[in-house]
Amino acid sequence: MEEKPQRPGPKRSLSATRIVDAAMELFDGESPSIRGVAAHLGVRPNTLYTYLPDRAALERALVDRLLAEADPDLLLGRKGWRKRVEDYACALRGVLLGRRGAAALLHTAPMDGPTAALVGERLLAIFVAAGLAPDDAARATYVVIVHVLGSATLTAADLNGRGEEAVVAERMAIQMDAQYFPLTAATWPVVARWNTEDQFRWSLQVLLVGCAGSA
Amino acid sequence: MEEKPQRPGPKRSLSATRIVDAAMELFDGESPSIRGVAAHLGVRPNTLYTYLPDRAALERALVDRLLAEADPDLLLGRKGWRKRVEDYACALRGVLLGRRGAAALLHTAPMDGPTAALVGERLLAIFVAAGLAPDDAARATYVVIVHVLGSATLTAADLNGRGEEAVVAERMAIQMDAQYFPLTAATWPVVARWNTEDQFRWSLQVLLVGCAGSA
DNA sequence: ACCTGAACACCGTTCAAGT
DNA sequence: ACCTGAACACCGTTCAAGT
Repeated sequence: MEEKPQRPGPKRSLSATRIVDAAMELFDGESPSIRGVAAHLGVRPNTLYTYLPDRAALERALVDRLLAEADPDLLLGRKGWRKRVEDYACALRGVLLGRRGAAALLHTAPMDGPTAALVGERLLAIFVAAGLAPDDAARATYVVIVHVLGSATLTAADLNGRGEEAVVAERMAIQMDAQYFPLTAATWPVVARWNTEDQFRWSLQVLLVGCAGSA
Repeated sequence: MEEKPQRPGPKRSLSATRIVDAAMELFDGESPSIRGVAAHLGVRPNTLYTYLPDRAALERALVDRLLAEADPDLLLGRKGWRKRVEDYACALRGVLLGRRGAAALLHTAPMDGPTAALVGERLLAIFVAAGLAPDDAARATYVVIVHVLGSATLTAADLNGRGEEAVVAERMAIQMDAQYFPLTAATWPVVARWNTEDQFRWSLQVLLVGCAGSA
């Protein structure tokens, strides 16, 4: 587990990048703690303050890593524009659900990193190419971002580390009172699947159609 | 600040309700802590465990209170269906932005309380009355919920206790590099207003149109 | 320049004890 | 039945000190 140090130097050679690397492996439901990351690196907690001003800085770096890991290049290429948005959105959803606590992190701090800017610009370009006026493209971009992050966070809270089908099964077992909640009871097979990937894709289609209709 | 005790009895007469009451006044950026609520009630932290199993239970109770405070009756009445959805959505947004840390809380635990069920049922009824098939109404309901919670949480993180216009002004001062991010730079007056109520209303309209189009 | 020891002011939670 | 004291295992962060 220990890398061979490249140069003799001090015991370990730390850096902000290596700290964020370590933190990326420590999602377990909470976002990685300063003390947890330090322990993982075999170092005292306060050591990290040589490289990071505070915990918020660590979290902002993690947000950017997560956005990048979903591969913003999926927004490029010559597939249809809806398909490209859907591909990146699903990839990001996958990344956020794959690391417990990651989704909540995206809602914690403003996304002002370089990858966020890149993703925003590419979504804008897609909507402009699709025929939206630039200002409407900007608004549409926000709608997509909100939906992806919002649904990923709700879904992550619901999954809580379990598999999608386990959660659906659990929800299907719930009996809604058909007297007080007739429609909820009647549509329960759909409601029980709210936090699934097919609902996610359905929502995205609706969003994109709605946005395109504003052209 | 101290209420006169109604009956002599013990020093204070606590209850889950009174604990949640107290917690509702303690939103300050984090969701209220067990220790903070106990201090506010003039009691030791572990006292609360007589009434609540754990912190998660406190948070679930708070979620339900917040949903109720936005007044689900706004979803009833004889206004147009889009208007009713928009009214409740804006009211909920207001409640969540009015208490710092409230928005993030809604994303923390699954919303399984009575008010959540009531809001869900009424949204379903609205979409069915608007002509959607029940299953599509269920999916549309989820789209609306995700959007309201998602945008409120992003906005709350951005506001961080400040006023809407202060944030817009701050963002307007940012200079995006027009070479790398031409569309972002060109639409900055809109992007800077992403977390405002007018963007919120625009998004909702797009959503509802998209959902209605799926009828 | 880089890391640590010790401390401070916090958390949620448990358990045995008091009244 | 209701509340507390004391403790446990955690947090983020600061600051003076060591190498």
